[in-house]
Amino acid sequence: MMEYNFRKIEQKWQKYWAENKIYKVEINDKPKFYVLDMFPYPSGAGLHVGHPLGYIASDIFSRYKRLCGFNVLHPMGYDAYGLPAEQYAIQTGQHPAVTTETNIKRYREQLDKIGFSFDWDREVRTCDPKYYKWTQWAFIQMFNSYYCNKYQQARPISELIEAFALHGTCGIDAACSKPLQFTAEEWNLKGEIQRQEILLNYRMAYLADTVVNWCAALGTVLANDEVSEGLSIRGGYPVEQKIMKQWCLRVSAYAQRLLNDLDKLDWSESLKETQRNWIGRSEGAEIKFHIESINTDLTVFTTRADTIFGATFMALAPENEHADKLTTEQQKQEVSQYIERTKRRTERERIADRSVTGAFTGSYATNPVNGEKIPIWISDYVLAGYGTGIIMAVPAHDSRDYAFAKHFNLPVIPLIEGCDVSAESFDAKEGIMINSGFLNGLTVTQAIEAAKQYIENNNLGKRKVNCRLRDAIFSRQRYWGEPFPVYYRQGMPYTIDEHKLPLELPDIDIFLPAETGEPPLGRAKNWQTDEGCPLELNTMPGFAGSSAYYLRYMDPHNDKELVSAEANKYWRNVDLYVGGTEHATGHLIYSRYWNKFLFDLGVTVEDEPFKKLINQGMIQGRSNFAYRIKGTNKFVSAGLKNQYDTTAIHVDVNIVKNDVLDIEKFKNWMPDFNNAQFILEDGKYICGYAVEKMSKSMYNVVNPDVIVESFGADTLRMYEMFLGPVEQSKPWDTNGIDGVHRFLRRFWSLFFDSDGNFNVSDEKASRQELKCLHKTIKKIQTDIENFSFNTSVSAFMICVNELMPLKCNKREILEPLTVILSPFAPHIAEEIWHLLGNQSSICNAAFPAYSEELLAEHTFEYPVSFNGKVRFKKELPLTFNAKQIEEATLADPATQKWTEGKTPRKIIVVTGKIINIVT
RNA sequence: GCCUUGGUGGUGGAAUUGGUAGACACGCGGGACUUAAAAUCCCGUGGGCAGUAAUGCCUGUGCGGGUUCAAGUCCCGCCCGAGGUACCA
Repeated sequence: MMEYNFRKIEQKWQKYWAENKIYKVEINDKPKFYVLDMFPYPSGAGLHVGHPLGYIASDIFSRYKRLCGFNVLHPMGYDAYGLPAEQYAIQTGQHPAVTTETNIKRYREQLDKIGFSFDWDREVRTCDPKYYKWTQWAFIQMFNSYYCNKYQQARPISELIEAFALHGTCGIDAACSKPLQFTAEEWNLKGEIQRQEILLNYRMAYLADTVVNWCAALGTVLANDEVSEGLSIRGGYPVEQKIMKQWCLRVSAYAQRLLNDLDKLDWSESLKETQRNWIGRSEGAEIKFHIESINTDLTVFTTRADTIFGATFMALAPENEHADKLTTEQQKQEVSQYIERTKRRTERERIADRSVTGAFTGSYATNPVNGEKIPIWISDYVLAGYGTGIIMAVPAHDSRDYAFAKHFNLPVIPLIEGCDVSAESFDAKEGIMINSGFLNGLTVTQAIEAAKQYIENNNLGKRKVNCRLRDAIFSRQRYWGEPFPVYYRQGMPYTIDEHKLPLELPDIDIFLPAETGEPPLGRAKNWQTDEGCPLELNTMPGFAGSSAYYLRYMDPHNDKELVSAEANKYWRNVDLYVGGTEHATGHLIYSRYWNKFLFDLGVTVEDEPFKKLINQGMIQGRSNFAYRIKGTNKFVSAGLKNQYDTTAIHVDVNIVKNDVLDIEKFKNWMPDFNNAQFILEDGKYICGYAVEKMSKSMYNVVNPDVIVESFGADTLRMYEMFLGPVEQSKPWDTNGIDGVHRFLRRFWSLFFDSDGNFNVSDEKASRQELKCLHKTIKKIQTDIENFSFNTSVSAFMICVNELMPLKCNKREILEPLTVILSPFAPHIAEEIWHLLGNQSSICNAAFPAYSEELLAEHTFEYPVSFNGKVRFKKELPLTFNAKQIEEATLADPATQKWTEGKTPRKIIVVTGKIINIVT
């Protein structure tokens, strides 16, 4: 019997694929299909067995689509800029470019062993100047654009300049940082610097003083999605709020479109919901409250305009610019102390300690609907960055206002009939209004509308939609990132000439910030334009390079354009995107924004980048434990550990099989255990286990290379799919892998006779064999399309289990079977495909069609007995539904016999058994 | 708190979307081959009861109700887990 020599087979075909560029794609007249994986950041640790999960799934899908006649674009590249390489550089002095290169090489080796169908000629690296030229180019386009709210579109800033010269801000409805008003005369009188300053207020990419998340440990600012609960996502260092001059992208201008277009995407509901929450649209109103003492209006934002009669105080964020002038002489000390105190607190402390604090300014505001005077307070529960940074507080119907009012003894006025506010606020938006003047008697929903109407009619404010989504902070005080194509003249930023791109990242040898406190680029020599203007010292953040990489794959070698119109028109956008859910509020928002911006410019033909998205689950580690009896070097098997006082010790999972410890290997594993003793059960040492994160320190890392070495890439691929649904997170457990490996060996053996000769006959297949094949084709096809790969693998196993006893070696059956297996196990399929006498690669084969007729066909014998349940003499069809049976049985008068005089209305039959007869 | 998901044997997981619950695989038990082991192959395997037996019966998808000839699946009310998110006014 010829052995299934997977090592030889896999090496052979991987070489063949690479040498003949089998997976190279070009534009042709076939329909296109674009399958994309989120490209990896090549970390120093290499790939563990969890990383390729998504790549395997997308590879199966790509190969399948190719068999179905699509021209499939399936590229891969590297997200090569990033913090870890730079941190490593700071510690070792090793240039990040060097470590990145090494890591990429290692990644590539590991990936190549798994047999992917990537077109490596299209590889991109974000740190490659030929690539980041287009990241910089896009930035320049953003700098030179503004967002027109009227057309809901980005437009050239030159339009705005023209308009200013003709009409000033009159008639302009543009997204901006701060509303401005000036006339054409005023504009025309302004100097260059003033004009540039004004334009920054409108540019899509702009420089501004903003409150940023400053991470001192990393020495850089972070975007909102890079921070969680006051700590940096990378490293978990504390983050504080600070005002700094930073480059920002006006992502918020696109909030509404980003929200609306979610509806047309084929993404999971939970992911769309996460994005909706992140965008955080809320409809409400801005209402002006007059402050007599300083003769100004303060504007608050509220979604509950209906509760305005219950506003018993007003509160400002401590950072609010009006805080100072509102504070009376007597209150000055208290207020400034309070503001100082909140300033010192980090974001994290604020989250940890939510006790009610605040200070009274001494001033009063006038409630515009009833003329009441209400005190103005300052409190850190009001956020500077949301709404106007000022709220009208309605303690009766907002729990935070309620807590504040109770603490400082401020009045609580209930506004909804029958609600009890003695112990807590009534936050629900239901009930009938009371104590509310003209709103009395209305329901809350009606009152919200009526109040907004009233406010607008009386010029007390206006309707307003607010979003939580803020502009993206785009500067990083780091070295290992894209340089900004920006220089400064008289302190104002200008972009360099597009034709001079890329602006290459200069070499430096120390990667710490410069002594002057400037970012690392401050150390670069001659970091200036030819005219001697200083260049920007910040670099771009990680998401810059990953925001449009899917476009670059369409036309990766084009040095004239990001992507040619021809390539873009053909490939359009990504049909299937596979990646982790951790990018929900980062990359997946920025990419959508970036794409929409390029769409507005006419660079892309589709306004959404990723049509369908699959989030693959994480593969966790499955750790094993040995139990050492305290104070000894004696280990007790898991089943007996309760009889002793033990400590659990992580054991390397690679020396454990089916939770049975290999004692010899264990003794050699670490010097400490050389003379360890063991208390066994049934002659074995059984380990305990737990599901944890896959990490070196838990000794539960399984390396794909090791699996490929001992079982082969095809087994690895199929086993990863067999483990469970792709979307689901699950622990890796090497134990079950034998089953899949056994399947491949059985499949292999179908093609060989007992003497080990390749033996496939051209005989006609039997009906049974054909049924088995067609059933499998149908199942595999629907499963792949539903991304249900675990059940696909089962279907193959069932098929082989059925064919084995029949000793089926017929080409008519086995050849199509090989084709449908090829997306899953491409190496073995390719080998057999060639053994069958085919010349070109199996990926050029066609996915076989199944015959619905063959599967639907069924023959009946009438029941032999009936007493509640009926059995049929003969085997019934493989699949049919109740409806088919109902029709079939009723069509024959013989069926009426068994119901003793009554005519059956409905006969329900399930896979050969009558379940019920309704008369 | 809110949003999104899940809850099925010893384990990973199936179930044509309302139709024999537990496919397939692991593990376990038994057997064949072998001097032996590995590999391979065959049989059994949710729980319980009855029977020499083929087999039959009861019970069973987190808990409690409901709709239906029929519920893991639909409806109402709970419990638990996972993920996201939050002084967002």
